[in-house]
Amino acid sequence: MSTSSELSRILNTANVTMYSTEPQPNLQPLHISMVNRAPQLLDISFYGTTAGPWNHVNPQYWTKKQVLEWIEYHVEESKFDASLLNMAYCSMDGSTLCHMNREDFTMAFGTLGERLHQNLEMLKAKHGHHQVDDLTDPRDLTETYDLLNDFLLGLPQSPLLHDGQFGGLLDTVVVQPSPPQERRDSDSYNFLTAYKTEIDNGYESLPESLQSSTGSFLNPSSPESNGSDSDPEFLDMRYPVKTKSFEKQERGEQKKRGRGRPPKLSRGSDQFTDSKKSKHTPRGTHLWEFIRDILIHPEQNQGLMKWEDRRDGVFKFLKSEAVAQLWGQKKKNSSMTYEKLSRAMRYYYKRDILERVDGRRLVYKFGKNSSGWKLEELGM
DNA sequence: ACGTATTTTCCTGGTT
DNA sequence: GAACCAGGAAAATACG
Repeated sequence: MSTSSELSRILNTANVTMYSTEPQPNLQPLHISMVNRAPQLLDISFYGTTAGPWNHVNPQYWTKKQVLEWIEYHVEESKFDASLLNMAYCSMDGSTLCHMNREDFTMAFGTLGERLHQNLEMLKAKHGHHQVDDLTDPRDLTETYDLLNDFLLGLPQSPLLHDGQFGGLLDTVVVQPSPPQERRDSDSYNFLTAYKTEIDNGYESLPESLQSSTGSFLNPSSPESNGSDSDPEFLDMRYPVKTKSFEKQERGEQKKRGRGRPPKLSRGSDQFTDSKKSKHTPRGTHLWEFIRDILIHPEQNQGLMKWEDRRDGVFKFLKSEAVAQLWGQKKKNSSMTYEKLSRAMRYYYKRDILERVDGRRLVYKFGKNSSGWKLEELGM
């Protein structure tokens, strides 16, 4: 009990610190509650004494969470006194970590530094440590990875989690009908507000018409279709912060929109988005890269997509609408659908970023102008 | 300010 | 009939 719980406490604190660095006063309770909701992900007990998923990922691509898990693992293994850890050094991502030399490690982690350094070097070698510059911006990769992580963390606790069963988790997930444009200005966590397990909300009996053809992931209705009612109660009991953006929703009025992307809503209306935006999206966050990043994190994508032919770059959408929602979240566009996402995918054929795969639904193939997905490129 | 690249949105029509 | 697929058209947005 002692070491593990102490560690969990410390690392939990680190998590809270880590995710509340953004000036988002209204959102802080949300972040904290998220961490509290799924602490198992960071608990030693969750992984036992074996290495976590980070073990299978090139350290260069580790998220902050994975770095933390990695440190946690070594603290436990070496019976290092966790209270000596300087948490300031526990919130870097893999890319930053990989730029540290031996001295940096000793400075940052004291006597644990040597061990961490050695292990990291070993892992780098194991994963054929590439200069990521020849792939894409690692920040995008970790960003997508984080998105997937948040996707999981955002799921309310369910017995499945306690059983340590991640597989099939998404099968219990419900997407609420797509909200109207007003939500465009909401923060990046709005995706999470759209999810809830059946177990949690008793939504087992939603109309079958909403079922995706490929699984039990429920479709959000398209913006035009005015799908079945969302339940405002369930939306907000967990994320009260979101209430504002949702309460304005008036279903029922179905006005036709013009072609093209709708104009952005009032610039100054959302300080959070704006401040975030000012950094502006780094290059490389293209759709195909986003898709690729989901695919190369199979341990994290939880059945959203899968490789049909890993070597040839043939892949398939398993939860098409879920991926679209995730893409929408990334682009701060809550009305993204697979229909629209797939249109963008089809534009890639012309540019040889994707190749056509005839006759197979939801199946695509990376083309010669895509990169970063091949095993060799990933040092595997 | 303008042009380009990359979506996003909408739509019609075809296929599974 | 629902879910996809194909692409044209037009508009939005980021970026140089």
